[in-house]
Amino acid sequence: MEISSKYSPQEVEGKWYEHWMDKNYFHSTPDEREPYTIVIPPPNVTGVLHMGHMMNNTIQDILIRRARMQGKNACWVPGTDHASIATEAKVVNKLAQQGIKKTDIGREEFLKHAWDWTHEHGGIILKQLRRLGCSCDWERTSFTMDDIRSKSVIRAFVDLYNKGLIYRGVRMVNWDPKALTALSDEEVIFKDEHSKLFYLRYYLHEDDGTGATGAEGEIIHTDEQGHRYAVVATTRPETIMGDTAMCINPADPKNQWLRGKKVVVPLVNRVIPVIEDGYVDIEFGTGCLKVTPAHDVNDYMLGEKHNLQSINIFNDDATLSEAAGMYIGMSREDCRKQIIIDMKEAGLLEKIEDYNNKVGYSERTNVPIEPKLSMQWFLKMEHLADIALKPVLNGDIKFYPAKYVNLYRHWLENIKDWCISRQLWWGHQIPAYYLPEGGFVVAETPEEALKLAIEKTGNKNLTLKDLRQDDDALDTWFSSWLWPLSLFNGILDPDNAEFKYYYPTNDLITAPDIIFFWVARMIMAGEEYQNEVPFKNVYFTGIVRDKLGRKMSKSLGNSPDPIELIDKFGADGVRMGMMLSAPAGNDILFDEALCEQGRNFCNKIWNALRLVKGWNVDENAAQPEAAKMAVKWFEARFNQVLAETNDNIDKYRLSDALMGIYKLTWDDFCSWYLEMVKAPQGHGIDPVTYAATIKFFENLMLLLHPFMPFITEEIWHAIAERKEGDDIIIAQQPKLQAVDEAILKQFEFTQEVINNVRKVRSDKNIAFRDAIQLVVKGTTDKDFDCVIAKLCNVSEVSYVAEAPAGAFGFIVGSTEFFVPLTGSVDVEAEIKKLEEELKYAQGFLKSVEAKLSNERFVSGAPAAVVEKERKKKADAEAKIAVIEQQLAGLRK
RNA sequence: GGGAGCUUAGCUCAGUUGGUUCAGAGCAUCGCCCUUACAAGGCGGGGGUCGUUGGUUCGAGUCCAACAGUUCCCA
Repeated sequence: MEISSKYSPQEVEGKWYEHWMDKNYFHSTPDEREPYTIVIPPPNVTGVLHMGHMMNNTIQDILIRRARMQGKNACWVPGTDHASIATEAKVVNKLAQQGIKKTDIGREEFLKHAWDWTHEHGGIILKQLRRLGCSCDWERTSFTMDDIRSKSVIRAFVDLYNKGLIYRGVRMVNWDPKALTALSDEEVIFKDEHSKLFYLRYYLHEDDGTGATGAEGEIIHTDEQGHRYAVVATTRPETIMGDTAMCINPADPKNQWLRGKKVVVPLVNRVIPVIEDGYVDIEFGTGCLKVTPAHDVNDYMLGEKHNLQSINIFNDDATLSEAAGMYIGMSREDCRKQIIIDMKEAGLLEKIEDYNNKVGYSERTNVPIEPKLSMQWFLKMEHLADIALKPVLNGDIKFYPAKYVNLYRHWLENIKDWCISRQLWWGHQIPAYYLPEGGFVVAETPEEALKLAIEKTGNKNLTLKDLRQDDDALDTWFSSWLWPLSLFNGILDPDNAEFKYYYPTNDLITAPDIIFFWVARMIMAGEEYQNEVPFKNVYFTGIVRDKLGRKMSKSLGNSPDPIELIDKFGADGVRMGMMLSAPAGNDILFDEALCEQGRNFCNKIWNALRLVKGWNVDENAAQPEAAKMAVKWFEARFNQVLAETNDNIDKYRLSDALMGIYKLTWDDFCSWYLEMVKAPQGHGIDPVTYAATIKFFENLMLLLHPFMPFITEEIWHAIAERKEGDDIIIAQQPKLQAVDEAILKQFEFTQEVINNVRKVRSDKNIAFRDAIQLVVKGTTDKDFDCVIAKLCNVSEVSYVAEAPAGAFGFIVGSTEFFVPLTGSVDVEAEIKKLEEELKYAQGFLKSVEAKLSNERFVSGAPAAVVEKERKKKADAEAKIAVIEQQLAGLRK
């Protein structure tokens, strides 16, 4: 059968994925084997596959497939999360296109639309992962809002409330005026912004002219009419309607004269007191701070401390509210422009300066956050941070790379309470029920809530209709943090057999940007509910960037479509492309060229298959000496790389592991081994060599399978007859054998000889088909002479006592080799070449001698090191002697 | 403003406890080659005083300090 010289993944990948599914190889049930468990970081239900997912899931699949091939019971649980803000925003937009507002149709109707959306778009990513070859246990696919997960979330909420860890309170929160919901601190992204610093005049109220101290540095502003005023610098002049005080630092000499005074808010004409607090930065602006407790976190704290009024001047969508009294209905941005115009006209604007500051934006909607006072639910973090820190610091959980431990610790040691309520409908509705006469109860179901309500109020006439459930939903991460527990139903039924078997999971693979959102909180939940870590190792992937180092984003359009990549290079090619430049934690500068390298590698393997498949086995042929040596050597080499590979993977150095396998396959197997064992043209191969070659090929495929699952399965079946069910996906990894170090050393020497002969051929333009002779001076190890003869087309390797005349020479170690070539040897050039070698060797010797003649080195360094230097010296001296002798011969 | 990391060949990166093999790999590049598995290939070659300066040490890419550049996290 004619096999194409190009490997075509399209014809192979779908076929094997279907086969694996038919055989149910991905499914796991508890048994007596050691479990190996990964839970997928659930992708957003609204999302489509992007390069970050490709990276992340390739790594998970590598680890899962390897575990399966180590005889472990491998279980990779897939699923998605409901992404409340993102999904709700999409559904709201969709409805808006039909002219429908969510408040018009009500919660119940809205949720129907949201579920429709989810059913329609929810599975896309998971389907795409199949193209990548991911061996997830699809029967276990879960969703953060399915029945078990939802009940788990509610139970955890009630439990934490009853433990006193959840409370409700008015606090300054990060308000997203587009999504109309509070956000946690982690969902706010600070961006540098070129803005302005506005200097506003706050005139003294009923100025009696007193207060001036005459102290050094005092600054008193007076206008043309002689009226005194203070100057406040602010980036947000539109908030002045909410000003309820002005604050100075009691130690600020500039503003001593303002102590105890009252000032008038410009334009607004509200009279506000001047308060004093050490919080104010004397150096910033004028040292006078306008205090707007309802719209700034720090001002809020000042307001609390000094008992100031809070005036909320914004509506929920950040337009000016009735309470502002002016500019009502205007947006924040328009208001700022208008207020500056009005101030200028009123002569209340002192000056404007350029200013760079950082402004918080919503991670989800990308609009500026508005600090807002509102009633929210919070989870107390002190206790949870405490229990989550320990396992990471004491090594029960290991981070790869370890540098993230510092980041993790810093966050947990400076943690703030977690705002867990969101003013959204899509998500888990908070199980708090308000009573008609005030107060509330928290319970898992309305019925239980009623029971509690009756107990609490003593009013036996209460009915379900009297209770009003809290409108808000929980933060999506409040369900994600339970993921490793809730996937195995460990919250509702902690004694169930599956949970006991699979939990704790082994490895978590995730991006570092959700270390706080998710990783830390899962550890909290694991410790709180099981008193045990949720996973043992956390592998932080890099963030996938384009080759210029920019983050991949829709707006830049710099992200390739993963499915198109797979179409172009094959899933195996793309997987290799992802892995090659992806050491843990380093950002990945993605370049299609890497996938191309992966594709080329597939092609190389494919052609090795074509070669081996093309061989005829001659049952009567004896094994040639060269083939015998080749088999011995490759056996040793394979085991050497196998040991390195195991070590690399154990340390999560997956790209190093893959590179090792790549070189073993391409260089050692294809370029060296196969060339050594090839039968001469027209001859069959002997059965011993053939069997060994098939075995080696199989071993290579076993080693490579976790990284490149499709082509390895294809080769596995192409290279030998297989019984039903003899598939590489469930085959076991080769067992490590002792490594024959001696033969590896011998072969390294041989390779150097061969390279030198090839260089002579290349330099002198001798075609390979023209046989040459190789002369060795003295005696040396002859085991691999047959190999040298074969690979260099040497007709005869001969041994002599004296260097032949008219030959090109080279030295390996301290053995001299010559290629005799009649009539064409340029003696001068040979001398020059040797002189350069001599110079280098002498310089080297000198540096070694310098070390050895240093008393402090000889006495201070370990004996082994000194011994090494002595050996270096002896080797160099031997080499110099050989070169000098050759030179003398040439100069005769 | 506070903290952490990074800087090694044209590019992307290894370099574990300082000591031949420590100056490496892959890709790219250059020369020769359609040698019947593979031109998505074969064979061969070139390329870095390890960011700068100082220090510790018999010995520094590796440890320390300062500086420069760069990235990230937090406020």
